[in-house]
Amino acid sequence: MNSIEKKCKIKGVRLTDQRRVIAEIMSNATDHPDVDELHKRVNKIDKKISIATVYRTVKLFEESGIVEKHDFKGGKARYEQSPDEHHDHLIDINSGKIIEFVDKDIEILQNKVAQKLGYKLVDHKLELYGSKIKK
Amino acid sequence: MNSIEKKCKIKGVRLTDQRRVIAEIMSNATDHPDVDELHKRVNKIDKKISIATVYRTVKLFEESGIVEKHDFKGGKARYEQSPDEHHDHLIDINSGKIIEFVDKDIEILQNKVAQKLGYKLVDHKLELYGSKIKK
DNA sequence: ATAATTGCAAATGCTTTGCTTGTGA
DNA sequence: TCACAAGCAAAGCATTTGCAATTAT
Repeated sequence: MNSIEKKCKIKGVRLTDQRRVIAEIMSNATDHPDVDELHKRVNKIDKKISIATVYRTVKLFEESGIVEKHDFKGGKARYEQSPDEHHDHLIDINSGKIIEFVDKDIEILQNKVAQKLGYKLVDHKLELYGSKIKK
Repeated sequence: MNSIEKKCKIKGVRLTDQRRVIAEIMSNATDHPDVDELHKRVNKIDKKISIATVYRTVKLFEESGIVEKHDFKGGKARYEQSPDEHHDHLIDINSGKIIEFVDKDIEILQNKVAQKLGYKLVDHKLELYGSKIKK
């Protein structure tokens, strides 16, 4: 059983054949696919799963905290399994490649800024856009 | 003449009656209105300006670097006049209120992160979502 | 059994665009 | 003058939803 399926069990999310396939694909993904891409991958296992179901499932997983949705530049939402440890993203503006990174110092500063403004930080989005430095 | 009109002159962006009205509204806005909201405000001055023109103008201004587009949570793009000094945003998750802030230390760290990953930082997006701390 | 889920197609909401008429420099 | 802009309605895209049929527990 894949990791997302396990989380579904824990969270009490009902599993269906379709959801199991989507969970499998997303558990194994090492990138940040959009719904179209997920649908394509899912269809390699089961041709009958509709894109509406992928949309519904991905939303369900997100609302259950099982996957994370990202709205990077480009219009379509992209998904990844919720990581154990939070990370942010650097997007290569030339290739579109996404690199994950963690920076505790930035996180600390974000909290400080929020606090200074009289707010409790609930969530944040940090995206860096860059171009590769050639050596 | 309002500040956006001035920038248009400098950048060689042709001015029309409609663009002048939109420039006026955006120059005076202290918030981050979406296209619908801009259209409403614009229509108070000139009822005949279509929403298509607002979309086209806002896009033109953005491409000219005169205004900035933000894709905060909520689906619709929101705009503000490009500030002299860059700032990021904290969004009150309860009221939707947007607070602007500047944090040079975070900016420095962002550059460092990018550099460490072999990238030159070209752009970034930092949004904090928080709830007000009651005293 | 029966409440939830699926597939399909139609509907949605934001944004863009083709086309004809109008207009700024 | 004449390339460019505006208005309108239609088209586009990503995403959501109503409904009838199917399925999980």
